Amino acid sequence: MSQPSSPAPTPAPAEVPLAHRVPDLGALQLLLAVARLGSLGRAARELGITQPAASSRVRAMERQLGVALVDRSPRGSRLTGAGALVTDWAGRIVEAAEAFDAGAQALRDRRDSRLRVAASMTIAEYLLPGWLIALRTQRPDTAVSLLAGNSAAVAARLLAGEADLGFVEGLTVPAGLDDVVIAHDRLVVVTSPGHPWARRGKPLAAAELAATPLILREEGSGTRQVLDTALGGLARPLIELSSTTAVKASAVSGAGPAVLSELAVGEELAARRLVEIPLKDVRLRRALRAVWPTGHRPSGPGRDLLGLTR
Amino acid sequence: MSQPSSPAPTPAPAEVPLAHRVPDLGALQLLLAVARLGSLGRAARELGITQPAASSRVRAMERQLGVALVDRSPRGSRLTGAGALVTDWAGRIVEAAEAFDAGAQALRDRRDSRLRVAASMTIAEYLLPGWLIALRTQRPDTAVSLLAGNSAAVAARLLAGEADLGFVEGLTVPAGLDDVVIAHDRLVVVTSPGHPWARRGKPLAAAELAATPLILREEGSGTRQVLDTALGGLARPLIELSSTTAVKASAVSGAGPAVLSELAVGEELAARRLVEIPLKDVRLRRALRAVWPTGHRPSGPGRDLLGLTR
DNA sequence: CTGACTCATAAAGCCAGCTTATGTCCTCAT
DNA sequence: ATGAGGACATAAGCTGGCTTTATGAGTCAG
Repeated sequence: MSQPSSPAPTPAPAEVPLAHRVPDLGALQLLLAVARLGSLGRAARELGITQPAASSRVRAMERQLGVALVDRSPRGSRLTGAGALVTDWAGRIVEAAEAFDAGAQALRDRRDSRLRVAASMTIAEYLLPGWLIALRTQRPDTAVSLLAGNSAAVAARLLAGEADLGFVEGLTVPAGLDDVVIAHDRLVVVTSPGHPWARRGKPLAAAELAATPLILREEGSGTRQVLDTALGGLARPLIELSSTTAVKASAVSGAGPAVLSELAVGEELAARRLVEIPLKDVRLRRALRAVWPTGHRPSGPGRDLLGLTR
Repeated sequence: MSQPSSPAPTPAPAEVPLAHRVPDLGALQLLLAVARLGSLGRAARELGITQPAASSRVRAMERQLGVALVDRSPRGSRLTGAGALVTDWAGRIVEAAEAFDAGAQALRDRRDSRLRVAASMTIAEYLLPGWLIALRTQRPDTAVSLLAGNSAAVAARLLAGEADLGFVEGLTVPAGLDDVVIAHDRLVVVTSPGHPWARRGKPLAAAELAATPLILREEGSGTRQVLDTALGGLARPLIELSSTTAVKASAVSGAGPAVLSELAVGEELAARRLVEIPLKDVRLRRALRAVWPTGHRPSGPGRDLLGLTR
């Protein structure tokens, strides 16, 4: 609050860290299990903890959120109205955590992997984790290893026989590889709604974009290369950050215009936390491709994974 | 492990719970801060912990994931390649947690709220949290309270002066309210890829859908009403569950066909964890509307929120 | 009225993460 | 060259949260 010396009506927003206002993963999963099974005890058993632990954990969660989540009865437990809502929001967190886990598991360098994938950043960030989860439901035994790098690195791995299937996002396909286009991606210029660009009526010219310092991923990233090519020169960095999420956070906080894949900013655009700035004379579109050594179309688990990408 | 007596090659997938394989929110936020600030110490300061705590936490995370995440140097710390990937996956979790927090904060019944919103489930679940985050960046002082219910409940609150702005998803607008359409929503029939329906070539007839037991939200939900109306009778429940997420989980695990909002299943369809079954002679489309008492178009914070919805 | 199910409570133990207090290494400026 | 400052690592001690075990109490069916 901005009043000088009065007891703050809202007790200081970000004073308490997010991690203390949001229940931990275990608690959220427990809530989901209760919603699905209709009983604290059954949910506890599914998660491998005891019933009192589940009971106290749900109670702690209700205290933390200040909302009753489940209606307990001697015949079981059902979600309250607010509980159903909270459970669905919780589901989004758990889904993101499952994607994280699937990705992290593949990152661990496992020599016994049945399927070795090499992928560029955009694909590894936004598409691959979901595929890995799907693949696991189809073929639970398939251990997948993931290596992320630019197009050249992906091609080198494939040609050296160190990867079975690759995904690239470049404008061209490296020599010696067969490919199939699986999706398209577009880079977008975004600012916070407060930025001057957000209110200008006219589309932005490439020259103007090239002349303005931007929030960007570090040199060498795929995004950066596409941008440099399209602008016919090097984009000027205002800040260089080492992850897409960090770039987004800076843009949302109003630090300046950023250039990102549209896959990265869907939510933010929908909620108007970021605004897309239309461009006049550039198209920052690129194909996302699956690739493999010429003539060696993947079989086995690689074929299955390819099938998930269309 | 289902093999009788042989050492499991993969050390039992879900043996260790998800919560122990994914770092907690605090650790993930710390990683994001390191990515943004370029130093463990600065990141620690931002989160209000000491430098050794940050150091040990990142180290613990690297041990847990089995991957090096940051390159430490006497001049600061930068993410490794794998670290950038992990950081972005972490960002998705943190975003979901922020949405959860924004929603949960609004659910807490606060009488001093400057803006009282009443919304139907689909909107409260998928759209509102993002808007609340955006609203908070625009107007940090605005305390919002949320009440979720069906169209009739929303209308009642508005007409009783107990809510300032409503959102409904019905086919009709309750009497006494002005409205504006903010989006559209479509119910889709989905199954796991293994289900027989996933392989049939032809679209499904409404009669066939009506004759098949389905995984559904409980009676009284908006989804359920739309479905019953479209089928010209009551849909048969195979299982009734009290949250959308629980319905999704059941469908993914192959328990049967489910009917859900397309907003709920975007990720699952993209990764082919669920397959949409086309319908022949029904359209399960409905408008999402903002509503307010006739003649009393919201002003102040309500107007701002309305602006976020287009 | 007994057995099977639910959830709640109480007491005791363990583990994770924090802080404080150092130490080491590098870099830059004087 | 040398000292200051920043950045990360290590060690020791404390605290708090979550668990388990062991109960109690309410509801329903046979």
